[in-house]
Amino acid sequence: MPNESSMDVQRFLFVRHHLGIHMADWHPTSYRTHTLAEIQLKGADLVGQEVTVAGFMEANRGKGAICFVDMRDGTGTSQVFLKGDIIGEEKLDTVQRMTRESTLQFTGTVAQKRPPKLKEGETPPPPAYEIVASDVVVLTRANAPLPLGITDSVSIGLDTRLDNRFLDLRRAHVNAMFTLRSKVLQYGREHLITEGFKEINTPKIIASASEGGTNLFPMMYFDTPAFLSQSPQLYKQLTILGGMERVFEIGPAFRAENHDTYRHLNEFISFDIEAAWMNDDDVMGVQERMIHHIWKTVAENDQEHIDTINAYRESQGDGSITVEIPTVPFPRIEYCDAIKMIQDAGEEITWGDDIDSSHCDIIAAKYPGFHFLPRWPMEMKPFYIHHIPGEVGATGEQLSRGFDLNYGRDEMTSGGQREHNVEILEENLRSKGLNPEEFSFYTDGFRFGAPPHAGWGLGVARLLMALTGSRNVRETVLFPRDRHRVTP
RNA sequence: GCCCGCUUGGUGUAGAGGUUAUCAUGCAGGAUUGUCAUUCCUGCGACCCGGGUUCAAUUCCCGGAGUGGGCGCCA
Repeated sequence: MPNESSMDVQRFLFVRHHLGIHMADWHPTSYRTHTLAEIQLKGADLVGQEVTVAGFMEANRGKGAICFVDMRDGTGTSQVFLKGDIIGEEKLDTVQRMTRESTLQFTGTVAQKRPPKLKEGETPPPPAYEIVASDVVVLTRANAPLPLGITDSVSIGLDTRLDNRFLDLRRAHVNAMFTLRSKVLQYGREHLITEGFKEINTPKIIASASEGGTNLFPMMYFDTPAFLSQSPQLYKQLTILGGMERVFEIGPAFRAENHDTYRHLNEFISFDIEAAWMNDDDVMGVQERMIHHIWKTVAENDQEHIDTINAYRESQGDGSITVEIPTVPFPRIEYCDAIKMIQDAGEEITWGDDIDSSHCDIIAAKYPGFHFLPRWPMEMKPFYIHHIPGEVGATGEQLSRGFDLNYGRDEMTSGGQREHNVEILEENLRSKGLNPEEFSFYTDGFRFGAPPHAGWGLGVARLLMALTGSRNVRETVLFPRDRHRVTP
């Protein structure tokens, strides 16, 4: 049963949500004079004024002489009140028979809603506004039944949701998720630009396997065999060799890996940077400052979206999430220390082994938030990663200037200082079993003066998971591409 | 790719070798109501596919497909 306090919370969230609307200019359009959010936000000034609104019909109540319609558009919700002697019996009947999620356009006058009947001791909610309809236009009628209910209390399987993402997106908490995704990208861009980075775009159709190690999707480029890009890595380095100084790219990467987990997709958006005259420590600094800025700005500006997600989480019995702004600098646990920590926990691991998920749990127990894992063995890192001769680990093996960023058990980032000496680069290629001649488009760029440089690639969806507490990466991607799904 | 689980109305679920297959949500119709998670009444709607065991399979067995979780691989 609902309790009154939860209704107060709803009311509060509703008003909070609309405060955020100040940020955008919602100019009138051919289909509406006002957004539904404006009806609530500016309701006091609009009382008595005629307005036209448009939206999805979330619900209608009342089969008699009056009818209440809950309308929703991209900005918020408002109630429309219909009375037979105002709008006419025919139109009243049309609306009363209308299916959920049909799109309707209402014209009417704004009025203050009658306050709900209060039980003893309850505080009245802030005033809310509605539209007393004088006319209605049915824009489109929705089929019934819906493949999934927008406001239904039953939970819905992820597969059903993704098959019908266009409807799933209409649910408030899903919409909030992708609003936050947009904000995260915006704040990330903002921060990098303040540090002098320029946004670039690199090709996603490439001629040769770029990094090795991962499987690429083959394709035909007219008559030439080609691949979908697994990473912008080599191209963003070429822009640094070209004197671009500091660059970033937010773009897709494709991996033909048969993985099937909560955190992998075969197409994902990678947030990449590359910067001249920096080493691995320098770009770790860029990253932690950027993430700090994102978290801080979300906490300051976007709490209403977090609240929307929490309202849903609570309805599902999940705990609420909070945006905890991470302190800078993030902890750094060098590979050698991580191995020791895992061994001390009683796990079988030797120097040179990869740190797998169960091992990450051990580290995450001590470092639950963001933490860097620098100084991996050179053998485990790609050919383009820089190493300093003589910088060796516990068993005397060469260390690299490559690092990871983890959030809890999950890897967010892979990065490092790059090798800028072409002779070493070609030697690295050969030692990885790759043919330097196939990489001449890349290595040639290093023959005419090359700045030392470093960079990283960050999985945007995984960052969203960390922010929103999602337990599946598919929650944070509009139309995820995994091993079993290519549509919609 | 490996291991484990699951598959029942549109959606999410309960359940049993044999009776009319449970509940919620939804949908349709009706009554009531300036409602606000409205309420009430009536009705509608389902056992993943193929094979096997059995008098009888939606239930048990085998296979397939789909799906969820864990792992590997990676970001």
